[in-house]
Amino acid sequence: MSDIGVTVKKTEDFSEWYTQVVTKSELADYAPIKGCMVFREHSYAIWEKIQEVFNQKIKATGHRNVYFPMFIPESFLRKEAEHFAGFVPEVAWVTVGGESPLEERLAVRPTSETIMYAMYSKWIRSWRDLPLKQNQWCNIVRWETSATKLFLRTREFLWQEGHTAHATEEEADREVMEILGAYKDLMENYLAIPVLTGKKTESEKFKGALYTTTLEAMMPDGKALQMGTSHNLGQNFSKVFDIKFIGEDEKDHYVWQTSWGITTRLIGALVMVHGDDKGLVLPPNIAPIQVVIIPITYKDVDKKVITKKAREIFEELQKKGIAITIDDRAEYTPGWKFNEWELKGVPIRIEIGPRDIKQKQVTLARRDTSKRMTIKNEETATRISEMLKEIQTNLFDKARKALDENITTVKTYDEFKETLKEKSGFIRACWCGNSTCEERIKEETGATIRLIPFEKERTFTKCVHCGEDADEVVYFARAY
RNA sequence: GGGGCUGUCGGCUAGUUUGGUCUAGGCUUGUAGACUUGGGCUCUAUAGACCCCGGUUCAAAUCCGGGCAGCCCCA
Repeated sequence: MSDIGVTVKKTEDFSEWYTQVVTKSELADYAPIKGCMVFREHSYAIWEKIQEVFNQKIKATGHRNVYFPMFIPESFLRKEAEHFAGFVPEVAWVTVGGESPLEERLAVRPTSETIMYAMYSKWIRSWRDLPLKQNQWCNIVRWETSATKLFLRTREFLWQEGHTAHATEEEADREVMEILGAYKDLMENYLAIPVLTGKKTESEKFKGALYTTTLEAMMPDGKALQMGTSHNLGQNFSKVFDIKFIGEDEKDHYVWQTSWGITTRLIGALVMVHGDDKGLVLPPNIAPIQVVIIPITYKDVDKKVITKKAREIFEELQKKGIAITIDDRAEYTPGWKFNEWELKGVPIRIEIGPRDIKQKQVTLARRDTSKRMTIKNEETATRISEMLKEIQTNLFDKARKALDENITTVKTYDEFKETLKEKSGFIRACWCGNSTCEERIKEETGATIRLIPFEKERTFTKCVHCGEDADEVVYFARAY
């Protein structure tokens, strides 16, 4: 075999496998700037699909899209002290414009709270202006120093950041959870990636927030991946940005705020969770192309018959809303095309050749199971619709099973370390609630507390590290 | 952030140890044509590279310094 396809097995060299799948399937490539990447057509199409799904969800709940500047004056960023301290190590600064040094340097946005809230203070006057529910799709810069990993760790990436302002704390709480639910639906029912949800610890929360909620997925190498976060910012920002409103009680109040985001790292998760030794495997609900038709024509046969049939099927499926394409390139053999579309992760392939014409059938190949089968002409459309659903379910079920198998409950610190060494994954353990213990565990094992479940679970031992009384059952993992 | 490794046609690589044989070889790919087409066909022609800057030397892909970029391990 040539080097066109993926040359390592997912189970043998996961890291190399990931890089090869991402580059060879033409999702992305390294840009000639350290830490930066190019989102090529294939990955951008997936991102657009994510945008489409999520936009629909948030618009239905009254959010509207906006766009704010990517430059943030340093003084704005400094207003909320914890927020500034949290982000400053990774901020890229603009200090010169043309030939002249700037009087105040500008941060290239690492997140937009401060620039947006400076405006909120101007726009929000009364309780009638609330809730304010905005979202923006944009790029973000965080000056990472450790190694680049396409989609997962790059200095610039794409995301959506939602920002809302509410009259009461309860309303902000509800917003945080409503968005978390929307994220979970996107991840599980579209990306087919099961997630655990919960709260972040004090040290892992968004800097400047009251609390952070998170969705965490498990990758096949046993490392956790944070898929999205939704924060209740309390009144931390409204107090420093002076975002006040006159309430129904005719008194001044500071607003309660939330912010939340998902990024293009979701695409990295998609690759890792579903991909196989042949390349990408895309869940039908997020695949930019769901079905590809490959006509197989021989010199001696009537191409017209095959082309006509391909065309008919194309139109029939397109009418049903299925994203479909015909690969009628003459310069490649069918075998070549099979491999290429598999590398790119298209869920279903339809082959139409002389044999199929003769027997009034088409040949189908499923990407997720590699199974090939023939179906009668008249059943094609129905069967394909069904199969897309089956593939979606199958991928989720497989991922769900992998997640379940990767949660280990441990009672002792030795077991904890042993599990990390053997299989990693999520480790369910009891914790005293003390951040010193959390920090020590991180230093000693590299594992962090990924989340505290929303529904408090019954503790079953003392704290796994210090042996004091346990406060919570939490989920640890090494993370990307 | 610390340590290690790497950089040669679009991709994979030979050559680097021991400077000269390199006017840089192969496979793959691109282009043109022919032939073929149910799992990465075949043939012909053609295109295409020593990461960048500097140094050592009669001579640098090869040695040295710096930069840029990537990979791995650790934090």
